[in-house]
Amino acid sequence: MSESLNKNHDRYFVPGLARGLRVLEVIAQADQPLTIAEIGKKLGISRSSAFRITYTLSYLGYLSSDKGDKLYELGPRVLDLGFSYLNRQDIIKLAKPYLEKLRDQTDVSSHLAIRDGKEVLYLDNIISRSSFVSNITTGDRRPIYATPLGWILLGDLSETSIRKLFEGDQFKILTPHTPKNIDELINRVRAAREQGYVISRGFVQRGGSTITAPVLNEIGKVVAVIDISAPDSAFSFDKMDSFYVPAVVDTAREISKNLGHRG
Amino acid sequence: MSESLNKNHDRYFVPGLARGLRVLEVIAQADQPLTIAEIGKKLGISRSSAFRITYTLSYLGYLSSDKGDKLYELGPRVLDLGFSYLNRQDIIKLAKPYLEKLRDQTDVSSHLAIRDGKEVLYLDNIISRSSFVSNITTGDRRPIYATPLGWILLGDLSETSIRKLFEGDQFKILTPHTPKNIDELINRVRAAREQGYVISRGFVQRGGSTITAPVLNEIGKVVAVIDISAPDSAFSFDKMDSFYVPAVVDTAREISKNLGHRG
DNA sequence: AACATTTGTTTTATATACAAAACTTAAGGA
DNA sequence: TCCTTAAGTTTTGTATATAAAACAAATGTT
Repeated sequence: MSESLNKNHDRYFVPGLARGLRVLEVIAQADQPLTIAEIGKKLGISRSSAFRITYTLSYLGYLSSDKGDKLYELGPRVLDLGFSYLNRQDIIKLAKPYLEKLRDQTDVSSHLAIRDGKEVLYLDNIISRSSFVSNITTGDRRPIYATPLGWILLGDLSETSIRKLFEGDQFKILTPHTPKNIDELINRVRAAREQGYVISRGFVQRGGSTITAPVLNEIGKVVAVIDISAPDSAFSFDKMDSFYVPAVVDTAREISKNLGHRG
Repeated sequence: MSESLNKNHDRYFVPGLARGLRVLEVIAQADQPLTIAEIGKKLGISRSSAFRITYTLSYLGYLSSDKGDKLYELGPRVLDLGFSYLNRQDIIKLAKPYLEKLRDQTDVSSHLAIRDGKEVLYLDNIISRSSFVSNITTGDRRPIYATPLGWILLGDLSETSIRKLFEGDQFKILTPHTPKNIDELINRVRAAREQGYVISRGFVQRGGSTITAPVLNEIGKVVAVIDISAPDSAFSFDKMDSFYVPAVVDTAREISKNLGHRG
């Protein structure tokens, strides 16, 4: 019911702050506005504390309580932090024209993503003009072990770093191609690094295909990853190696080159 | 140097939470990563408190400290709240196809916005295909008194509500068309409400034009506003009344109609 | 309609978050 | 090299944030 609330996890923890952010997260994840009592239950804190936190968050615009002041949902203020973060990621602005060109060449959607811990975080989403509705939007996260994007991103870490990162984790098997354990994951990562790109057919989603390649900075560190991805029907599979792969790899290389110049 | 930190503004305030969010805001607004000492100075809190807050925020992923652990910037976690908010705004999904159609008809950029207090908040931004680089992106805010979008949005408030909202405020005059005081603003709002739309030529920005119309819910409340906007050169001014205005007004009406059906 | 439950709000005694001060590094200038 | 200043970290006494308990209002049930 309630994950342990990291009480004095370290002696420098500010509990009021941690709890307030947990409240925002819980409300963000809930699929409907929550009452004070529900928030308290979900976090395992007293109603009075939940009351004080929602009071503070509402005052600051991070929560808004519409229907008769009883139900709390996210307030518009939360947008500011997110977009401020996005606007700071120079790689988005830098990569966008290249990704658009790639989309136009291939007529499938292209994406830009980075690693955040054990997750892939999508930073941009250039949708196909023939517009199959994409199931990915900016800000989405996916488990890093389960996607080709992730295998490329992990290529930057040593084997021991990867083992430490996933220590004790159970991999949820999403498709027949999902690595079943750390060893299989490490093989995937190594293969991806050696090849310099990943082609996947139905790895992440049945009937969907992806081609993925890394964006490197001046010292060869993997700072981001790009892909093109679409239902199989959108690809001409006979042109996979001759056309799609070079298109993605070259685009990644161009972005990498310009990254070196500026950043 | 430091805005007064709302000490026990009310007895239910959670100061640790309020300060933590202020830290995030200050870092979001700064144009470079900040040190603990700088954060403390900006907020008027002690270094030790700034240390504990950044410690907590970093642990939770809301801050990241790259360069040698001394400089703090926003962490990727801040994205989750923002996008969760956006995904919850059904009006965005609902309005998008209509705005795209409007963009295609007129070949200028179109936008969707709502009111947040004294600000206009942009929720979507459909850029022109002939793509003059738009100076507006999702998440942007503008002072509500200074823009036609704002005059429409304020149409939902009574005159006394408007006076209360801006009580004691000084209006910064951005263009010759900016209302100089509350009375002028109220005239603009009234005119906008009576006309049902606003045409502006260079009101907000020199050489730029906008046409704006309200989105209403089933009981006639203004819940959002749409516009098309571009440099003057993108418009054919002889078709202003015959083509552009009806296009925007009709689109707003269609969105309003569908809003009633679903929400 | 009466009772029982649940939820939001207020009070309050006490556990603890906070700022000041002490300590530790690091950087810069003389 | 030594001295000074500034910044990050740790400790600590005290002001205060907090959870429990009390209260009030609303909602649900028999």
